[in-house]
Amino acid sequence: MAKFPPGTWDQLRDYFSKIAPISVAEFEDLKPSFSPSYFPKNSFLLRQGELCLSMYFVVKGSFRIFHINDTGQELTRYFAFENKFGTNLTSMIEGSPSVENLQAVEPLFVLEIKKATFFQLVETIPQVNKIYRNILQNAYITSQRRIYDLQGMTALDRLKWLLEQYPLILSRIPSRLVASYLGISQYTLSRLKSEL
Amino acid sequence: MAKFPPGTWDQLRDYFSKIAPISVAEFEDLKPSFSPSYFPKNSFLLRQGELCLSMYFVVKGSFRIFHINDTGQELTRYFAFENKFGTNLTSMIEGSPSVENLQAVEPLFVLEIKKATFFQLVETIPQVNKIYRNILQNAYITSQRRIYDLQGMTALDRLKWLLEQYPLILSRIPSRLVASYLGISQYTLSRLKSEL
DNA sequence: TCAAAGTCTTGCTATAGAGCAAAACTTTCT
DNA sequence: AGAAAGTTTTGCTCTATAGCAAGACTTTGA
Repeated sequence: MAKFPPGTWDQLRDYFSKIAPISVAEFEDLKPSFSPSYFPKNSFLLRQGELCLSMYFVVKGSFRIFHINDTGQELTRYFAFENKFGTNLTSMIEGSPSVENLQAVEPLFVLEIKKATFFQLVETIPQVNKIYRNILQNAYITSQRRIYDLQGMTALDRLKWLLEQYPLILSRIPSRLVASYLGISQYTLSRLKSEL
Repeated sequence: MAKFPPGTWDQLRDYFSKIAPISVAEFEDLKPSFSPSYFPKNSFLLRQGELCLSMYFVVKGSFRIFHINDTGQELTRYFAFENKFGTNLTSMIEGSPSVENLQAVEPLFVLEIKKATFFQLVETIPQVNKIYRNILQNAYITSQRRIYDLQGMTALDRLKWLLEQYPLILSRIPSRLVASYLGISQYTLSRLKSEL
């Protein structure tokens, strides 16, 4: 079942190249820190309350990061597609229990790196330090944008914005989850889609 | 006018101590990179559309970071009080025009460091690298928390949350701005305050 | 110290969007 | 292939909150 895609390591290599170029030899040294794993659709990489001990690089498929609040409502804040790193950074940084779940939305192939290994590489390998800084910066910029976009926009404007910014989300993710990403109800989203 | 508070440098030194301890001599080397400046209440440190070229360390007073959207509505996302760094990180990182304004809410004394100087120190001085990483991490964690707190919480819950998490905001910041921080109208906020 | 500007409160009205329930449609599994 | 499970759509109702306007209160500065 679930054969691991060829070219997996090339994807990771390309990711590095774009941010912190790395020699073939250096990359070979890094490889053993990552292990390929597969998660079936809907399975969980991490559950609310657990400690987040790994980062994941998406090779194929997608997963989402979401939170369930006290009223039982799901709030999704991120969809990770191919060639993106994703994890619960907060739990990893603070070593605190995760308030978020990571769940495969599509059948998911990832490269996993343990938190301890990762932070060790951050301290010892300049390229990884740079990668980490880049991840933090992007995570920050993305969530910043999200705050402004969620606040003070009507439901319809949010949908239009999503269509422009992240069309992948609309094409690959079930509506119910898209709604929980936009912070609107599935009913409203359904109605709005007919108005463009 | 506006005499600069004594102990200013101690505040910065203390900030470093907590995150990346630094020797007296090293700190002396760093000092010239920071310049004290004063902003009267309501004056702007940065306006939407400009490039963000500095970081600010608050010595006394407070400033806010906010955005004006197309419908003219103000959205505040951060209040910086004493002993916090604040800036438009996104504009600084990307070198892109700021979509945010920085404005003194109270009479404001800051230590200012130029972007170029700062990033140079990040690359050359390990302690500053660590400070930057810490700033990024905290900025990220804070905005993460904010996303969940804004989404799917009623106006009353938001107010209660603010009271718990950031009582300083309620005691030092005018209601109109608090409302723009919580993403609710000033009218609703006013009504809600009477219900506790 | 008092007028002017700014801020906060409160009554009223209007509305976007929530949420239930049932029907239509789609996917999954055996 | 067909039953069961899951998802999306749609009608209907209800509520939280926006936003105006007018009055009370507070701050500012000459």
